[in-house]
Amino acid sequence: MNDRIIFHVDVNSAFLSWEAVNRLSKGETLDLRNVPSCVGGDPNRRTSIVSTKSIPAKKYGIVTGESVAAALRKCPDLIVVKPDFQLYKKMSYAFKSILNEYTPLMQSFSIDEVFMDMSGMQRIYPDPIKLAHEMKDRIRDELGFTVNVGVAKNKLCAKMASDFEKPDKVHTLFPDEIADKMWPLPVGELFGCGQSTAKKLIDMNINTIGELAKADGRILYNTFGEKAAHYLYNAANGIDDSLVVNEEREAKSYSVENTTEDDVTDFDTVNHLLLAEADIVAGRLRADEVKAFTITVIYRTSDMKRHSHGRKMEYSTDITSEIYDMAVRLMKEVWKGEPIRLIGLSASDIDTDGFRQMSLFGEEAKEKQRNLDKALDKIRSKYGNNSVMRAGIGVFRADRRKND
DNA sequence: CTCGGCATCCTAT
DNA sequence: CTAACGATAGGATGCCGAG
Repeated sequence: MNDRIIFHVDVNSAFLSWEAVNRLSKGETLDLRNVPSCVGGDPNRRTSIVSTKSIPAKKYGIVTGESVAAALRKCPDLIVVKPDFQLYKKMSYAFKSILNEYTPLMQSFSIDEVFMDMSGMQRIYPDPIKLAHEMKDRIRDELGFTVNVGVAKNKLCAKMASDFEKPDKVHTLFPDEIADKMWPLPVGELFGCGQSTAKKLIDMNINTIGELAKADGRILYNTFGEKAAHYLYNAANGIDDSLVVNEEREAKSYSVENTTEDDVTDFDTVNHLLLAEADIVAGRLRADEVKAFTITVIYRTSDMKRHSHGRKMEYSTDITSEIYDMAVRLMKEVWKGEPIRLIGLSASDIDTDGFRQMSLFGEEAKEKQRNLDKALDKIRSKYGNNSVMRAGIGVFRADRRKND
């Protein structure tokens, strides 16, 4: 356990790098990485945000997560490209395939991040650091984008190390380097220490990871509770026993949210959105051959507060109309018509057995299809064919920059 | 007292 | 004019009521 060697590989500015590579391969001469640019939502939508930015864009003070409109104010020449998840999936697969040649024990942590367990490979690869360089150079030369590699004895330290100086770098974070390389960092840089925890720690005059590593355990316990206190203390000391696991876990929930361009106050619009969302969620349940017992509606009022209301049903379902009906009922129970800017729908309490059981009843499948068709017809007749398409384009962050 | 259900909070990409 | 800004998911926690 103590002799493990773990790599964490992280694509530098993933979405933007991938867009740049794709455009160059199509004969474009402009490399998006060399000009102010970003991947973001539709600039005409007030709600779209910057997902990934180029280094020149960063020099204008553009930060990940800010609105595209604000970014354009800072830099009117900013090139904003829409996310293309099909492309990202291909790029992700390509770089993970290369890494997979070096070890079978790999864990996809996200679309652009991978943990690799390189323990016990000294015979094949005597020098892990040299190997890390080789992998990163291969990806750069064969695929055209750069990655950072963190090399350490556990996942946490490997992850922290890959976040050090970028791009195109290999960093180590071995036990004897923790004090020098990790302890001087602000607490908020520690993986698992988000905004809320960081604020509380700073209020306690714990400002760096090193100070957290030496903090009084009882005080941490009182503020954060057992689990979090334990995690924070261990993490700050570079202790992490979690394993690199390559099985894909089954999803525990399926959810969709839509932020609306304008605040919504009427049930018609809400119902329309809920129906589209129910169809998406139900479709994903069916695609995975599972059903859900619990349906929850989520809405965000114009003061940015999130509210939720859910209920566990007697039976699990994957039928659009059933999910829709429950969602409408739930919404009616809590929403009094205050202006809302987001409406979401979540299916949880997943029943992996329900689908199999269903095949025992011959009628069930037909009934399901009928209900589904009914629901689809309902939208199409009322709002036109396009209304069944996904509303809005989701943009999630490929990179996390807490500190810029 | 414990457990299930529910709402909210926190963190991550 | 105090904050501003998305989508999706997992885990923790606190409360409440039932057994």
